[in-house]
Amino acid sequence: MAVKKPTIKDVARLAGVSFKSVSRVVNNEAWVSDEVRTKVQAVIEQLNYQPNRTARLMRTAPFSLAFVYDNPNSHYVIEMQNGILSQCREKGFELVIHPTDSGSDQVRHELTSMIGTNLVGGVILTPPLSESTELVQQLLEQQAKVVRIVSGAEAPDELCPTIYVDDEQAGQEITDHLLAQGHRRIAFLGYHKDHKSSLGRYRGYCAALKNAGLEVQDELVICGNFTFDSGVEMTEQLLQLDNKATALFGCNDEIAAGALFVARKRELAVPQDLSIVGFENSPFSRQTWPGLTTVHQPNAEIAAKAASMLIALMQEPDQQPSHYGVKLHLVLRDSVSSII
Amino acid sequence: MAVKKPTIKDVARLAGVSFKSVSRVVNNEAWVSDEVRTKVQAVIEQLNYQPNRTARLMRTAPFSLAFVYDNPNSHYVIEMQNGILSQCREKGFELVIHPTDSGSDQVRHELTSMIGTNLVGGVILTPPLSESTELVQQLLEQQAKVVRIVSGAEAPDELCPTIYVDDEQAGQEITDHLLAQGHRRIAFLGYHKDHKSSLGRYRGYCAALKNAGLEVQDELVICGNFTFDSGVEMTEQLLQLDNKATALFGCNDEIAAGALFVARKRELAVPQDLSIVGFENSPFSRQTWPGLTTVHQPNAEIAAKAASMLIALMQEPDQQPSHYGVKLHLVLRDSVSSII
DNA sequence: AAAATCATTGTCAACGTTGTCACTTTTATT
DNA sequence: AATAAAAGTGACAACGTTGACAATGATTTT
Repeated sequence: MAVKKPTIKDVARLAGVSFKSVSRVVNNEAWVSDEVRTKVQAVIEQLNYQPNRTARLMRTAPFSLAFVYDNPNSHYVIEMQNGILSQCREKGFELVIHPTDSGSDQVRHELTSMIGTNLVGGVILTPPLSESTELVQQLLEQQAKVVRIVSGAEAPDELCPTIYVDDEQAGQEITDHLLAQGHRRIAFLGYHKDHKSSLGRYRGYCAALKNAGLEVQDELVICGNFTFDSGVEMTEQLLQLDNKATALFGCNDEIAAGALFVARKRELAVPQDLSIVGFENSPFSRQTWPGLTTVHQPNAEIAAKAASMLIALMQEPDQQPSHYGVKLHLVLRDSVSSII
Repeated sequence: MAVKKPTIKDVARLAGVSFKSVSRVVNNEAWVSDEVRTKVQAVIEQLNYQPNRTARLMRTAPFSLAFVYDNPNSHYVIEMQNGILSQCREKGFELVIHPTDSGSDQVRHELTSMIGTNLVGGVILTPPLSESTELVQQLLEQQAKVVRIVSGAEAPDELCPTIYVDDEQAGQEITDHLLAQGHRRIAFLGYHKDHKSSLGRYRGYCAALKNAGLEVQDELVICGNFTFDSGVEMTEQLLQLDNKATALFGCNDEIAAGALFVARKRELAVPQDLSIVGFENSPFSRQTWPGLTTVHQPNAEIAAKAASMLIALMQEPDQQPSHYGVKLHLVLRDSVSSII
């Protein structure tokens, strides 16, 4: 018990070779005779030797990456994490997770510290952090590898590889769907001026209305956050209106869940009395009754793509930033009724 | 651009002192004159020097811990993670996350590799991994610090600090609640012989029935997993019975969510036609209508406690294992009706 | 005034690995 | 058979930090 971990030198001693030869075997380098190789491998087996990755780090590039996010409670995080982890596992990387409060000034410090400190070699940034050109630049200056995920029809600049998600197009599509079902008074819940995804979806909403020859009604656009509680609040507010909306576009599924909750509480039938759509295709949207019509946001795939880009970058540092656009698609379920 | 990161020696050179003095300042050691201290601090500021934690690791104990879990999709993970992170942040530790498939033989290898490799100094184990005495022992032999979270009325042994959660008592309490409302045919959904939490809750269920002078009806105990889909399936199965149950105890909230879904789909009113209770008090249970009566499982607190125990152990290795029991409490909402 | 103590600073050897380069042995080429 | 190239091996210096201990100078005690 409390045995000291064997080092490369212990192996060398037992195998009767120099510790450099052991290093060669461990790293599968050329110029090792079969004789030495098998002998060393036997001793490694025997001692259950495992190279100290920390010590290795002193000579090689980091093998960990950080996932930085700002909305610690959402299911989004789980899906992203799983996507990233799938790649990490495959490529032998480790994942360090790092929630932040993007409001605080500390973020910058924490991040640069993870990098400056050689703990992780790269970072995956999600909104809203990913939107700060300044932060990205600062990280790049520290020689961090960065991949960011943003909302938009294309990458905002050439700073680093970027995955952009076209919220606008999807927002338009789902609004079109409501319009096609005959809805004319469609509310938009979860407008938030500082939230790029929200804005994108809102722009899509506006575009769809405009194409249909309708005007955006200010009273139907309600500000709030991407949370259940905010969804509840906004729906209550919406239901105050004299001229009721027939359909409601929740900026994400949590907001839609809040809307569903209020509807149920007030004994409004969904979708007969009120149609509801969400955005994200979170597990929730499928587990409620009626199932929520929503937009599928393939978080795990996005995250896996980001991770694989980042790992490639860490292994092959001189790549040009290559971007990747994600198109989103509707998922039709049962929370929308057609009105003639 | 592509500036090399400043090292302790760069600071020393600029400050005109030995690099050891810089080390002293950085680590807040005694025996440093104010003069040197301020001078060094100025240079540190100027160069934006940050000690290379990786290099530090060669001389000091690891400052990262691993969270190991087996159910990557559940909300449980998020809550646990947040709890752990709250402590990590406070104490300056990093969190590496490590989902596993406890079925596979790889787990052991992956874990011992994280430890043997000096990457993390400690591990938080959750069920079912935490139940393997063999695994715990193996990790301890590698000089890992381990804290485990298990289901039970007390710690199973003295191997390592343990947090035990009394599922049985809570299972009994919530069944008592159903009995008190007049229910006599109460189904138990999610029995799983290999799942300690499930078994604990089941034992509580049985105890409550027995105390009330009732027998456990085999047809009312349905096997399945802790997932929504399984909940749906089990509920469908339950509803086949001629002699209907009036109440349903879902072994966790996801199962209960599945039950709610089926009820809604079949236009059974909850709670009038069927009372449903869950277990865990996940966000979902509060966001559905009617709100789900359930047992509050304070995952974030449990995780924070585990993390703080683990960190203490890593910093002060010679502690005796100290255990910590968690009592669970009912959360009454609106998914249970009383029948006379 | 010498000795002893205290406060401050520096030197150097770890830590466990990989990279560089020099050396020896074998094999291929002339 | 002599020479050149290739294959295999090892010595030693990094990497950036901390810890042990020695050296210095200032202050106090005898």
